[in-house]
Parts: sequence; structure tokens; C-alpha cells
Amino acid sequence: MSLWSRTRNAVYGEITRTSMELFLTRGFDATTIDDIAAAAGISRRSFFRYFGTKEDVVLGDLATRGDLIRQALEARPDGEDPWDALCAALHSVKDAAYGSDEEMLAVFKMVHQTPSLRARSIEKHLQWQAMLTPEIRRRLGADPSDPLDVRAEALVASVLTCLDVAGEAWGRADGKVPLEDLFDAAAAAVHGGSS
Amino acid sequence: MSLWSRTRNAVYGEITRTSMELFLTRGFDATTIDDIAAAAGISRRSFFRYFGTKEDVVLGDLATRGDLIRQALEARPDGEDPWDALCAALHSVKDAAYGSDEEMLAVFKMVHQTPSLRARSIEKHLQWQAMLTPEIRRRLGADPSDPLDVRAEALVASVLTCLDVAGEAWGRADGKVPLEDLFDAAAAAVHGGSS
DNA sequence: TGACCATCTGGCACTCGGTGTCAATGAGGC
DNA sequence: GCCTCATTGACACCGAGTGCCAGATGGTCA
Repeated sequence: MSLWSRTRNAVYGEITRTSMELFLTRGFDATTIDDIAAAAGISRRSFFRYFGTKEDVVLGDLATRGDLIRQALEARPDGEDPWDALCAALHSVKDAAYGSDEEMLAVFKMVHQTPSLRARSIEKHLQWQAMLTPEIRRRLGADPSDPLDVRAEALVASVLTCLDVAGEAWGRADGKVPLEDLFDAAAAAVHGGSS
Repeated sequence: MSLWSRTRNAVYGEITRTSMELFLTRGFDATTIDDIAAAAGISRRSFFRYFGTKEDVVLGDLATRGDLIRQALEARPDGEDPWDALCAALHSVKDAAYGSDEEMLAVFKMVHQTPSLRARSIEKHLQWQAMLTPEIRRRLGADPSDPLDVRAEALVASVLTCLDVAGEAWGRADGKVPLEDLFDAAAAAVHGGSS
């Protein structure tokens, strides 16, 4: 690994750490890009060379996690009910990207309380949806070129919606109940006959 | 009705008409507020006195429609299955806010293709979710102060997600299939044992 | 009719997020 | 040492959105 890559990774981490600290103390909207740049010791312009938007600092690695979920889904047994397979795939991808539970909780609260972050978060879920739908279509035996077969999209989108609802409730409850339990309860309420 | 209200309504309609025409021809992102203001014969500043954001011109009346859906939901029989009641409430609120089907289709496509519009649209759905959840909680007999009971939120959010999926498919299919049919198919795929 | 108040309006300056450009700097390979 | 290329900071620019203020206009009361 060249020096360029190393310094780039270091700066990347420095921006992330500095930004999150500012976000969690001052609040997301109250923190400007200039604040971050000054605190991280870089120029305003360079910030945008590492992150496309301010929201990407918080939600940047969500795209990566979507790929993990897709892999987990494809690893599920072929005959399994698609809904159950989706739930299992989500279960198997624990959030290992956070330093501590308190930090993860604080981030969750911030995302769900900040409109722009909430919107971006849902956009990321739409990306996940696009990543997971083909596999569900295959399992359903749906014609890949039929734009009118909405079953796969509906299943994937609803499971992700359950995850979103569970995440919001988890934040409201200050993490006192495991996120997985909330997700299971949400999924069971929507899709009656499964775990 | 005073002259103030009448002129205000007139200006409101003029901005809406002019904006939509520009959006549908040039595209949403390619149309600036200055373009709209110039075409509508008002000042840039006045535009923001009628609409909080550019997206509100397209999605402004969605909040109103959410209230209609809530009323339709509350009018459903008390013993009805919550999921079916939600679906029926959505069915009963047809989109009467569009001049023609082609225009409605064009607006749908624009919303689903423009990230900022898509995000705002989802935010509006979150508002609907907040409006509809209390009634579903009541029907489920859930404790209103229990933040851990996610069943109602999950049901409402999933139904709205099905509507979103159906809307997207409807746009992809150029409106060749009734939106209601797509919604029913999506809802049936998610919530197995109902129409 | 004239005075008075509320409302609406346009114009200006400003903040903030995000982008294009360009010259300077420093690492990597020859 | 030299050439190339990625990275950087600085500057200018754009568009969305807000705060402020002076002026115009409608509504109301005397």
C-alpha cells in the first residue's frame, strides 16, 4: 500500500471522527462544513473530495452494508420462504461498524431526528432494495423483464421498512430492548405466519 | 372571502401551473427558482412566501391527502382487520388532484426519477404514517404510551411502502396497468391472506 | 374622504451546501 | 535529477433558503 493510500485513509478516518464528534455534540444541522474542515485541519474543498455530501459522513458505509446483506441473502437455502430468507439475511448482518452501543444509539437518534439524514437514510434503503430484489425475483420464479410483477419489490421494501420502524422504536426506547426483537415483532405483525 | 384571499389563491395557482409546466419540460433540477419567479411574474422572494421549498410545489398537497386517508380509515368498520382497513382507506382516496392521467403519470415519473423529490415524497409518507398510526394502535388495542409496540407502525409503514412500490411500477409501465391492481398485488405479496 | 393598521411585496444582503477551475506541492517510477 | 500524476488549497461561482426593511395596497374606522 502506497503512502498516498495510507495518508488518504488516515485523512478519511480523521474527517469521520472529527465530524461525528461535532455532530453528536452540536447537532448535525448546527455543524457546518467549515466547522468540520477547520477541526480536521483541511480545506473546505478537500472535504468534498472525501465525502460527496455532509450526510455521507454519517451514512456513507451503508452502501457497503447493503452488499453484505445481499451476500447473506444469496447464502440462504434455496427452498426457504423469501420473506424468512430476507429476515434471516438482515439478522446475520450485525452492525459492527460502531465503536460502542451508546454511539450507535446516538447516531440512530440523530438520523431519525434530522430530516435530511432521515431522507438520505431511506434513499440508502432504496439502494438496498435494488440490490436485493433480483435475488428475490429469482426465488419467486418471476420473469426478470416483467415490470408489472411487483411481488419481489414489495417483499424487499416491506422488510426494509420493518427494519426502519424497528430502528426508530429502538432509538425512542433508548436501546433498552434489543433491536432484533423489535424487528422480529414488526416483521411478524406485517407478515403474519412467520417468525 | 376578501380580495386578499382571492389574489393569494390566484397567485398560488399561477405559481403552481407555471412551475409544473417548467418542471415537465425542462426537468425539475434544471428549473431554478429564478426561472419560476420570472415566468410567474413575481419576485424570487415572494415564491418562498407561497412555497417553503421547490419540492413543495410538486408535493405540497400530499399533507392534505394524508388527512383524507386518515378520515377514510376512521370510517372503516371497527371490527375490520387493520391491514384490510388500511388498504381500503387508500383505495377510497383516488388521486383527484391531477388534471389528466398523462399529467399524473408524468409527475409520478418525475418524482421517482429525481432524488430530492423522491426523498421529500418519502418524508410525506412518514407524515402519513404518523397520522394513521394512532388509529391502528387503537384498533390493535395497543397501549398508546408503549414505545415498544411496533405492530401499528409496521403495518402502516408497510402498506405505504406497498403504495410506493406500486407507484414506481406504475410509472415504469407507463400507466398501462391500473395503479390499484399493482397496489393490490404488492399488498397481497406482503400480507398473504387478504385481498 | 382621510387617517390608520394589517398585509403583501420586492429588493438586498447573507448563510450554507456543493461544483469547476487552476496553480502549487509532493510522491513514485525512470 | 526529471517527468508524471494524484492531492491540495484557494478562489470564484451557483442555487436554495432566510432575515430584514422600505414601500405599496387593501381593509377599517372616524
